[in-house]
Order: sequence, then structure tokens, then C-alpha cells
Amino acid sequence: MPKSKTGRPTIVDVADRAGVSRATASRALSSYGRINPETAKLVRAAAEAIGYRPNELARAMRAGKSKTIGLVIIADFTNAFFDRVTKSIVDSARGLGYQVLITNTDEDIAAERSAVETLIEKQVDGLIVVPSTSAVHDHLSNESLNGKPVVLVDRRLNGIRATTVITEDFVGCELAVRHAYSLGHRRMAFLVATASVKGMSTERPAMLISSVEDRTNGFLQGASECGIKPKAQSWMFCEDAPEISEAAVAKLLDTAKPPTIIFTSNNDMCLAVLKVAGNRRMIIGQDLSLVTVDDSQWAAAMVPGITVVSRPVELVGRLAVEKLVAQMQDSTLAPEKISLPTELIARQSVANLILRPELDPLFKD
Amino acid sequence: MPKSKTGRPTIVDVADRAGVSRATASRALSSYGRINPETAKLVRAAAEAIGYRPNELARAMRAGKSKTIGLVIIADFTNAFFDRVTKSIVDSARGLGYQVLITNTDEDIAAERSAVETLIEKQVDGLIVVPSTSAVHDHLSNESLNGKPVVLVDRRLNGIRATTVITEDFVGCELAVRHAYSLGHRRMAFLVATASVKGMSTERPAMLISSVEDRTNGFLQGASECGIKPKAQSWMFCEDAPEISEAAVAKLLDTAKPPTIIFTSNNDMCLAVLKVAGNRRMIIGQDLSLVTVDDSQWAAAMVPGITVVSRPVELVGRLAVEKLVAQMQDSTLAPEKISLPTELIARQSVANLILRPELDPLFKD
DNA sequence: AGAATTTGCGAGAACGTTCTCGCAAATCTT
DNA sequence: AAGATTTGCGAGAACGTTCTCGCAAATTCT
Repeated sequence: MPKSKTGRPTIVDVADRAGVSRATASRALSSYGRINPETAKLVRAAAEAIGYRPNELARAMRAGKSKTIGLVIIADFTNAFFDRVTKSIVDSARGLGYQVLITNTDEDIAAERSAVETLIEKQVDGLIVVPSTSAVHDHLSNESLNGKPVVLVDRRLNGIRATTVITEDFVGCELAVRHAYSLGHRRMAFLVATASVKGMSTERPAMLISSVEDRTNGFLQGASECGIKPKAQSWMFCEDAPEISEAAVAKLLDTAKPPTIIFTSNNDMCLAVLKVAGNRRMIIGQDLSLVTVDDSQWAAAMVPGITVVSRPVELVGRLAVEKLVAQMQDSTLAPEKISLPTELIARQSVANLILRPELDPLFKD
Repeated sequence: MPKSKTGRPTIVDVADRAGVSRATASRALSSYGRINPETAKLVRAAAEAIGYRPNELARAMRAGKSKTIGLVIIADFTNAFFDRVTKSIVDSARGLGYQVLITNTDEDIAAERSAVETLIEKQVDGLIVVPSTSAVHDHLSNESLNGKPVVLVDRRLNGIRATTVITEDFVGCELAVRHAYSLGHRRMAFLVATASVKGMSTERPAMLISSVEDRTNGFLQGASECGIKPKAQSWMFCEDAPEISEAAVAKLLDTAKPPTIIFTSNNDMCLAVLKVAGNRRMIIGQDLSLVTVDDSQWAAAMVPGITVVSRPVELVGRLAVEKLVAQMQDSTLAPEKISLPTELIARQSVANLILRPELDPLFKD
């Protein structure tokens, strides 16, 4: 039995066994064109008999479509985003008949460049990208991608015509602050992770990833609406690294008028607060309150449960795939900017200072 | 300027522009065979000028190798395994010049079958599989894979000649029990997640995934070594679903002689314990002790920190890729069974009943 | 200087598909 | 019954590479 180079039987083997030509075999198996139902049956039997499986690479070559989506993502596994959105993307893609080629950038723009390059060389039909910086995006231009559609996820990029799926982090964070205010919190600290800062800084950097920017602005807006004066707000922007973020938390706590609550921009920062508070025997939800962005199993299961701004991560992934596939099928489709609602999930990590004002370390009666 | 079907310039375009033949252009760009250095320079310039990028699909076709690895995994994102091992695999593969096609099975054997099928059709050069069940594996036989190597990860499969990378869960769990014993724990409960059981059962099911089996046996061995009598052990095997596992925890706690400690087989079960304990206002590390398998950021940052059996997940991923690539390059290589050491990380979730015997609910003085 | 070797390059095949085209046989017209 | 149409199928090209082979020109040998 003649086999192909790769060891697998090819359509020629099927054709030979069925006593027909390559063309007829192909017609029978892919059911197109004119073919005698009898012959078709014969061919299918032959294919079955020798265990024929089509070579999708050859198909892709011929068709000019690989039925593959490239995913360029930040495999930052503490972030509770990567894993959920990846799963969602992989599953949704599969449902639409696409496979996913995944690459990781670790927030590095050079890695992102080369990842996009590689995926294009592998002839993916489209890309889903979580861009690592908003500063640079020439590698996502129409030509670099030679017309292949791209969907941006989690982060906006200015000056690029691409469908974007993000979440209403601004609203969520604004709401979070108002929630805390309604429970009596007046001195608030904000801990924001960003790659634009080396170490830590109390100054807001000029450039922030759009999602981080939205969160920052949301916090600010909420604070301003509640009439929290700037001097009652303490801000810290820092690198996303354990030692640094823990030091930043310490800085926030070690002041004459320490905050009653810390809002963190992501789960890494939240864990830093948890750790430092734990070391100092401070009880979350009592001695110190805490709100973060992104829900997770552990945030819900912990005691106290962490109050979070929850984002519809699975939906983000699904929509990204659906929009991408739609554009692959119709390249005239206009790009969309989609922003999905967030939700504040109140748990027990925010103390009620109205009912228990004595929890404020500055409380005197 | 003539462009290919896909819109990108092809090597023919490069050749035309450099005024040479396809063959020469190819030689110049891939640097093989005999070629005049001057011509090579010329060709490279031409390629640069028109922005030529090779079509890896065509290359793969020709070479019979796609430089792609297929990953079949359970995207169970609460398990702290999927995300870390995936990242490790993607990064390691990239380092060796391979891309990763990822598919998710959700522990479903039919999905696994079809995933393997699809990946083979996409002509991956090899597979990394986290098998969803140990009962079936004909889809991983040499013929189904038509000679493509496969590396099994996290779970053994009997009767299959494939390199396997697992961890010493047995030893880790045995150690965990001894650790608890040394801190005075005598009544122990074990909560094991398994798909072999509908709902929950105190009986050990006949068939367990190998890693779960190892953990179960490790717990048993530890208990037996410490002389913990069967009646002082309570066991619960249950489905990996929140409602069920939480009910299972409740069952374990609601007895005349409740355990002082619960050992859980994975993070989902751990979270269930956390949740139920929290609802009952039981404090982990005091009213109830807890040990689980698999470390995570949150287990470390929580108060109290959760004592865990830590597995070298990144190493698992890296070795899986390295072994797979080695076999792809030399198909005569014998399969290896690799078992990597685990480590017990003691934190504060296990109470010291020797120092504080009064923490045992059955303590009387 | 003539023979032997080396060098550089192009023609063409191959990888495994799909699809266009044409042709013969079968079927349908009137 | 003779033309018109339909049906079923095979030959061959194409997708974009790489690689074998042969051939002419350039170089080295004696």
C-alpha cells in the first residue's frame, strides 16, 4: 500500500483503491461538483478502509485559508484573565471550526512583534491580540498583517482600525469607590500596576495601558464624585512584581493618616495587599478594606470574600472570536468598538465603617 | 508587482525582482547549496524591499514537518495547573522553534479524541496530551498518530509506549499527612475529586486518574505509617463541581467526631473547604486545618497561608516539550517515564495541636 | 594548452490537496 | 432517430516552497 511522505495514506491512495481518479475521490469526500452517488459511496468506503485523513496543510495551501486563528497574549497566570479568556477563545474557535495557535509575549513588545510575524508566516486567517503596549502598533497595521483581520482584546489601541473588545472598567471602578464611600470610607488608597514605571511612583505616568487608564480614571471619578479630596487619596503606581508591590503597599499603609481601604488594579496587587496585611496581622474587612478588579474562585472562597469589579471574561473571548471570524468571512465589515459591562460584586472585604466606626484606626470617641 | 493568492509576495516575486530563478532565490534566503555570495546579497535585498515573508505552510508541506506541536489539555482554570503548564509549554516550544496549537477537552474523552484527530490532520509534528481518562487510549496509539510522538503529562496511561512526565504526588501527600501528624492531628478527612463518581461517595472508586490515585495512595500510606486507624479517617470522593464538593465538605464535618484536618486532592476541593468553613465561621488553621495539592499565588498570600504539596509545574511543561522535540528529531528514542519531585510547603493552615490542644473540638480538660 | 574539477544557476519535480475544463457516454428532447 | 442536453469522470494546473539534477562557465590542475 503506497503511503505518503508523512506515512499517512493520501487521497491518491484512496483513489487507487476505489479505482477512480484523484479528482473523483476528492469530489466524493468533500461532496462538491457532480458525482455519482454510487461512486461516492465506493470512495468513502475505500477511505474508511485505509484510514484516510485529509492533510489540512495541503488544503490550506490550496484554499489560501488555514482555518487557524493566532492568539497573542500575555500569559500572566496570576492575572485570572489569561487562562479564562484563553479557554473561552479556544472553545469558541473550535465551535466555529477553527484551531488556535497560541503565543505568549510576557508584556514584551519585541516578543509581540515576532509572535505576530511568526503567526502570519504560519498563515493564520486572523489574529486576536492582547497588545502589550499602546505606544507601538505598526506591527498590527493592515500591511504587516497583509489584510488579515485582527481583534484587540482587553486593551484599546489608538489610531488603529481594528475591532476591539474591552470592558467597562471605568464604570466598575467608579462604582467600587462609591460603594466604599457609602460604607463610610473616606481615606482611600489606590494601587495601580503598570509597566510604565520602574519601581514605584506616586505620580501617575504619562502613558498607561488603556484598561489600566480606565481603572485609574474610574477610581478618580468615583473619588471626585464622592467629594474625597486629593489629600485624602493616596496613589501608588508600581511595577507588577511581588517585592515591589508589597513595598508599595507598605508605603501606602505607613503614613500618619493611613487609608481605610485600598483599591487595587489587578489581582497581583490584591495579593500583595493580602500578604502585607497578613504579615502585619491586619484583618481584611476589618482593619483594612480591599477591592480589586477581576473576580476569581479564590476571591469568592476566601474569608472574607474579596469585593471585586467583575469582568465578563468568557464573553470577551467569545465575542473576540465571533467578530474575528465574521471579518475573515467578510473583509468589508467595519471594525467595531465593543465595551462590555462590568459588575461590582460586594463581599466582605469592605468594612462597614458606618455601623462600626471604631474600625477606622483614626477613630476616637 | 505580482502578488500571491494570499496577497503576500512570494519567493517568485523576490526572484523576479532580483533577476534570478526561484531556486536561486530559495538558496539565497535559506542559505543552503552553492550560491554566489553576491547574488545572495542581491536576493536578500530584493526580499527586504518587497517585504517578503516565507509561507510556512508551503515549507511544511514540502518538508513534511510543520514545526508545530499540538497541545491537548484540560482548560480547567481553577486548577492552577492548566495555565502554568500551558505557559511553560508555549514558552519552551517557542525557544526550540515550535509553535503550539492548543485544544481543550474539558475532561471529555470524545472531545479529546476529536482534538487529537484534528491536530493530526493539521500535521503537527508531535503531541502533548493531558489524558482525560486512563480507561481509553486507542486514539493515542502509534497508528492513530501515524508515528508522531506523544508525551503524556500529569497522568500516566497504562499499556502505552509514550514518554510521560508526572510528579511525585504519592510522596508529597504521604509527607503532608506525616506533617499533620507531627503537629498532633489524629482525626483526618480526605476529600478527593474524581470524575469516576456521580455526586459523592465514601467508597473509593475502582478507577482513578493516575495522579489522583497517587494522591489517594499517598494519603493512605501516610495515615497508615502514622498509625491512624481507618475509623479515624474519613474519605469522600466526589465530582469536581462546587455544589457537590461543598456538600461533601459539610458531610465530612457533620459527624460526632469531626476531623481536625482536611486534605484535599486539588484546588477546587480546597476552595470548597474554604467556603464551607467560612460560612460556618470556622477559622482555617485554628478550628479546622487544611492541606491541598498544588501551590498558587493565592494559597501563599491568604491569611492563613495554605499548606500545600507543591509540584514543579513549569518544569513539567518544559521537560514535556524537550522530550517531545527530542523524539521528533530521533524517532528511535525510547520513551521515558519521568517523575518529578514534589515539595511540602508548610504555611499556617495546619494548626499545631501539640502546642494548642484546645483547638481540637473534642478536647476536654 | 588541454583536461579535470569546481562553481553558480535554472528547469522541473514534488509535497497533497481542490478545482477548472473538456470529453465521452448517457439521457432527454421533438 | 438525430440533435441537444445532462451526467460522470479524468487530465492537468495551481497553491509556495525546497531540492535534485544537469549544464555551462569559471577555475584549477598537469
